[in-house]
Amino acid sequence: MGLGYTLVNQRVYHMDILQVAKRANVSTATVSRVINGLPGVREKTSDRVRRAIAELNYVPNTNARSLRMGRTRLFGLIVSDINNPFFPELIDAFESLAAAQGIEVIFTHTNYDPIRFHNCVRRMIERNVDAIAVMTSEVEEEALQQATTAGVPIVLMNQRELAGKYPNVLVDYSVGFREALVHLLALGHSNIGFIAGPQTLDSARRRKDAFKSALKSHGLRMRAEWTAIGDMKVEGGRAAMDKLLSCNSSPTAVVTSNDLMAIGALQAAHAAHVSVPKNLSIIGFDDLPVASMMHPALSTIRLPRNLVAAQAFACLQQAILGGEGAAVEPVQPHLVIRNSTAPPANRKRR
Amino acid sequence: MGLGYTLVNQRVYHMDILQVAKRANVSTATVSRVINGLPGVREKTSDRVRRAIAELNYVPNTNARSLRMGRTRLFGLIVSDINNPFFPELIDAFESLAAAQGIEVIFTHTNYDPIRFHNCVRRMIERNVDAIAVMTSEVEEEALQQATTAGVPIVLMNQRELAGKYPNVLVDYSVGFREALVHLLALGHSNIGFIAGPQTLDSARRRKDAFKSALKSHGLRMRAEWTAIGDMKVEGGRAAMDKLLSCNSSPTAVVTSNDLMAIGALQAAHAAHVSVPKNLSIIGFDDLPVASMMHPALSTIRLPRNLVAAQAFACLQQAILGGEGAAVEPVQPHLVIRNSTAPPANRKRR
DNA sequence: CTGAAAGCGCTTACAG
DNA sequence: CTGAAAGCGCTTACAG
Repeated sequence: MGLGYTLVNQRVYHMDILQVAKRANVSTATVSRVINGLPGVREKTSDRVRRAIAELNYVPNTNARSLRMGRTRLFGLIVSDINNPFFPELIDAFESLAAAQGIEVIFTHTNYDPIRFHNCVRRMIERNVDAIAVMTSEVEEEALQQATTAGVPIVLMNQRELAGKYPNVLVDYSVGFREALVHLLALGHSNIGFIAGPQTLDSARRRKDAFKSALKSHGLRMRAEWTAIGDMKVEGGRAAMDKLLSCNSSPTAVVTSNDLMAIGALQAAHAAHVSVPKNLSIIGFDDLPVASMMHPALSTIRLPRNLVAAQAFACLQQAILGGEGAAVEPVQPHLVIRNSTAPPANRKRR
Repeated sequence: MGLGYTLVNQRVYHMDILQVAKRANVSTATVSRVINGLPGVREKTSDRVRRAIAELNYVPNTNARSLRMGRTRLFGLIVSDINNPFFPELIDAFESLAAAQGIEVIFTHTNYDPIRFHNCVRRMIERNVDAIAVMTSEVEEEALQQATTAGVPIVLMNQRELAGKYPNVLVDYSVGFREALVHLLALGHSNIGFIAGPQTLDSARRRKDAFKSALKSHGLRMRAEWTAIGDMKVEGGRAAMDKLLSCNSSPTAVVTSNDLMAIGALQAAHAAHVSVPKNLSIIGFDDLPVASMMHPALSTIRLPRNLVAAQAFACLQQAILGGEGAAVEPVQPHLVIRNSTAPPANRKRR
């Protein structure tokens, strides 16, 4: 026996709600009611419909439904870079929340490219998503405006400058960096360095400010020779740490703006035969999955990405129901202590 | 001035192809032709239409188009676990290829759960995806059958047993493991261990077989005391390495079935004060992004996930056009040499 | 409790 | 080169 169809793209058999209706001897309206669990269908009738659906292996056509209802149950999720290990956990959490509500997620990434960002937003509008979560580090306001014009609710991540205009899952850095400082002080460190990110980036600036405030509240201050700037990647962390190590009285502990730079710092220490944590303590930020795989396992300030996802999702849900986007609680990172921090060695102290 | 709308969910203004047609003084058919770049529209007319589109900020409704055309330009992508660092690069590559063709990707993950797998497939069928890439380690044949019944082309990853029934991006492990062995032999190793994955997993079994064949082709054989089995995660790699280290004549080099276990092996070596690569060489498999972050940077057999994605995507494209799924070239991993391999130390050799 | 019919916003033969 | 009209597969007032 052959396959029964040789013509390409030819629909041999077409299953739709009408076929089901015929088989169950009812109208399409009734089939629709049964599918959607609407009340007011006699038990016996709905049984018959369900049987017909099962026998015919019928699956509703979501396009038709969406067209009719004006809602797609589709959310857009835009991230900057899926290869950045910051994002998978966020995507995971968001997708799981959506799936639990029967909502599908269209996923795109901008690769930090403003043009791609515009495209992403436009593609999502064309697909009639019900809402968009923009979980990128940078944002194009014009593109957001497009979504708003099209009536698509949006939520942003940590875009302080736009907090007035768009709902926004903000991160409150103060507690996390304070915890990191307290931990180091308790261990006996007083020479504490900081590896910052590019100060053109709002989030990098805010992390540095948070650490500065923490120092200040303990009567300490940031010292230029113990501060370095990196590119938020491994390589930049390594270079920054090299700089701090070459200082004539180098710090005994270093806090970094993210884990990738902490990993770079770790590599620089290894290369310079500075033992971590014996001769140098390091604290990262983010708590990427890699953090616990490093040797030594990295102490770090955990930014709870599942919470970010949950806030974003809840915010969008409410925007769809209630019109205006809801206010959202800022997310608070906390210190996770592992093995990259220890009391300072008894050596060259000032 | 107020916002102009206070009623929730009330469409103040509805933009569709008819509005554009009116504004440009043409029929909807002509607007459609212009949008889709169809020939046979006078320059002057299409200019007018384009202007109207721009002025009205019109965006076509993809649901309506899909319903009419019977194609959604939507692909499904199912992976097992986005938190597994194996996947981001694969997802990235797949999504980029799709975006270049104006195809959107709906993304779901099964979390290794057969029930969720069924759900994922069903959700994609309901969304009328044009094709599905099933990039999971395990697969439910019944669910695949559903897709086939619904006329949705599918491609699988490395499911050798189903290679006859479904198009399949296979991995040919032989070359990679042979390269790893040759590298270690050239360094002077002869006591070479292997950390395998659970032998219930087809891919784990095949990796072990590939290494065994490599040994055999060099007149060597696998020795039980130098072979351990782990769970494909960091923890399992650590336990397996502990076992190998406690052997009375432990191997001077170890090849593992994946990078996560190699990282575990590295941790075990650190804990036992065995220096890598000085006293122990380690080679992983996969080349995850973490591999190069480790200290020492991990030598590993790279499985090119961008190629897997490309093959899968091409296969689906062809299935949509040409009916039957196309044959696909197996993907070949290759050795990447970093710093976790070195000549064996001059000590207890047999 | 059930059905006939309109309409969601497109595309595409068909006619001119 | 352009338009009138049918139809994709649903849902939902409306009527009975």
